[in-house]
Amino acid sequence: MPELPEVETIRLGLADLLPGKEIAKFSLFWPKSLHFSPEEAIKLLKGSVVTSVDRRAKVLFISLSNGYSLVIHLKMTGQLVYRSKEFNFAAGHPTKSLVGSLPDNSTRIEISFKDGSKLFFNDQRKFGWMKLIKSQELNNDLFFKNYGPEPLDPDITSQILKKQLLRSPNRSIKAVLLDQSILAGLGNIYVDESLWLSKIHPLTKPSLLSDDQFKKLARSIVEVLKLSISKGGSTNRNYVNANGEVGKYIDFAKVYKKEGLPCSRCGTKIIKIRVAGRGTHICPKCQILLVE
DNA sequence: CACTTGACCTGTCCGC
DNA sequence: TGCGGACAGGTCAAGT
Repeated sequence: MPELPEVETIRLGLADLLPGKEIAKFSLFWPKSLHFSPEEAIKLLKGSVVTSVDRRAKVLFISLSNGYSLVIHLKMTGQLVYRSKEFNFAAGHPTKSLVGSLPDNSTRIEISFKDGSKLFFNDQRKFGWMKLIKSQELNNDLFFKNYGPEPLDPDITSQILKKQLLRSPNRSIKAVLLDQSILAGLGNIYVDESLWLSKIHPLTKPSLLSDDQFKKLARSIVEVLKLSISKGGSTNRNYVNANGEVGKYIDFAKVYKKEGLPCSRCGTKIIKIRVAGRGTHICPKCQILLVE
């Protein structure tokens, strides 16, 4: 799914569009996508007004005037697409969009607002979910108690990153970076990109990394995430932002999906291997595996 | 206990 | 063209 930059791009879009809007109707096309009682949800949502749109890790939450928040995880193929009343729902979308007329056959939930606009929750693979949580629980951080720090929090120094990563000193660094309880928000694309930028092999054990490498890794993660947010995220297959538009980061990726192409640093061919059960892209020359 | 693998789903791509 | 298998942005529970 969308990783941190994609979820953040969607959040930025929705934060511009939704606050102040009153929910008029809630339609559930695939009940399993709602991890909450449908009857309760309809009762709670009707007439409530959106107050803010926030993100923690890869989780979005739309806060409402009734003291509840809509909490959304897009997993692998989730989309949140907004359409104004002026937009003809059946006409399809202008160019550079992957989304046509809505709802379509991947639409699981549709939220209609009083002003005639709509928010569509699409999810081809049906792994994503939406639920209602009392906003107080989110503010207390109860809901997020098992999540690690936000990588873009300016207070996260390389010392803190080191301490977090050394909680699993013997797993592969890739598996540890993917672990949301260690650091929240990275996924397969940005772990590969960050490790290439910091010249660390994904199978390296955190216990073998030098302080210099932790520093380089900390800087690389921030650089990669910020670049991707500035490009509107990565559209690998079906990710789109809140307006249904694709992201452009994939054109700037150095290793992800670049197998067979030359490394931009040393010219060696990028290869694809398997680490932590995931397709993993590396430069076999730049990223040297440290062993004890 | 720490760590890895399968399951959840649908769609696409690639080789035979 | 058709079919089988591998694979895809994530995260759990169930295995070793």
